[in-house]
Amino acid sequence: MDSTKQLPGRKQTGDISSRSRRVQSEQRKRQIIEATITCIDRNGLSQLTLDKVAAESGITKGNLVFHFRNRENLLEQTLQHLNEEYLESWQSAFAAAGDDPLRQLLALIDVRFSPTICSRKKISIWYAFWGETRSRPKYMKVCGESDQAFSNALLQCCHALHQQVGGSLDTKTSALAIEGMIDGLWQDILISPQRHKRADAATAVHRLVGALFPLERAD
Amino acid sequence: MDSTKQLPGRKQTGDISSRSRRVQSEQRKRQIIEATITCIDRNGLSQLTLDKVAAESGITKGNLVFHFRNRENLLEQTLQHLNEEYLESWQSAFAAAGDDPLRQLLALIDVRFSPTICSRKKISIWYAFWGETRSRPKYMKVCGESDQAFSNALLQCCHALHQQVGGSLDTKTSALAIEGMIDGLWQDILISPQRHKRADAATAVHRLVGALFPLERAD
DNA sequence: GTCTATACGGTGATAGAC
DNA sequence: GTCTATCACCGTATAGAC
Repeated sequence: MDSTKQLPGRKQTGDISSRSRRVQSEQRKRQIIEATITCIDRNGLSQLTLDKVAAESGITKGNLVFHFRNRENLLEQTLQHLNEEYLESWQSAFAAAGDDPLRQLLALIDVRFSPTICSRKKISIWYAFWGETRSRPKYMKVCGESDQAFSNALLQCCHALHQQVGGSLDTKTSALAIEGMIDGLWQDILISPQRHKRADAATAVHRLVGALFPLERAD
Repeated sequence: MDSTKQLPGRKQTGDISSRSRRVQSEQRKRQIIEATITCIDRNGLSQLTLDKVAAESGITKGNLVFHFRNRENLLEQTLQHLNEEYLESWQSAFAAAGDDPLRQLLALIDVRFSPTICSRKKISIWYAFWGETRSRPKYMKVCGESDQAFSNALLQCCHALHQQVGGSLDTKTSALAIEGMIDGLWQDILISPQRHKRADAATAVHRLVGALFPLERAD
């Protein structure tokens, strides 16, 4: 644990602006959320307690409640944090891929298997949340919208690509197959004992793209 | 299969034979497990308590503990129950499909979208357990083996089919794509607000099979 | 803003009557 | 085998000191 601990009791007689306080508060929140993720990964969502998060983050329980009203809210914010990270990742990769639909498509695929997004730890957390979506409409909302946004981007690529080079399948099914395979491989990575690695997974999906669309090289 | 086997010379001291007692006990266990599934679906794995299961099953908490030592064991048995149901379903469908690899493959696909296996409720439970696999080696073992068995059957079909008719992709990737798409569609069914129905999902996967293998008709 | 101490309720598990 | 009564513990959340 890196102890970037702040000296307590430091009298800041007006030196610190309200802005930097806010920044610090945000940082504290992130710190807590990171700890939450670690705890869920280690003991499962069903065993997550404020005590564990407090111990892991090095922040007292009372203070933890101060930042996040209660346990439910902490979990909700954790999901939201995870989602934002995911969203920013694929959207920036998508934007960076330029206008070529094939490059866009491959970028979307690759980002789903990038180390930041696709660690076993992170996947495990996603599954834990997905497992509770039915009973938590808020989770469902976040997950559903996130999922749909990615689906749409992928569908858009497939559509453009289809118009460019044709393809053996209708656009919608192609997109469904590609996205499905990605999700399925995530599951494999989570459950199978290291049978698939990230890089292998990505190239396997690339091969599927090559099979669905008539391209000279599918990478 | 279910024999009328009777042990000779058994002391039947009047009312209930030991056999029917055992049967009744098994039935009680099933009853409790069903209730557990319902409760997990309703409130999430993290909120599952013995009280809730007791209320739902109509069996007192004490008696519940009598049957399943503790909460952890109840969950474990629930997962095992779910897994057995799944295993029996696809294996019998596989066996019933005869020798034709294409028919076998389609049977495997269809069974994954059959009402018994693929209800939102059941999927939700699977995800909840998957989300805890990392911290529970026993869950991991059950899920992993189950997953691998299905994968192998599917790979076998693809291999045979590939030898029969050829195909645009190598066997392994084809199998990975098909299974991945199935898993991905499960996720869609769970998360998307009724965007995909079971039947649509199955035919979409059929179309993928048609695209991966040169068949006159893919359904 | 941060931390300590504590109240309160709920949860898993036991003992023992029927 | 089944149930009731009960306990000890732990987790959440609050109140208030620094």
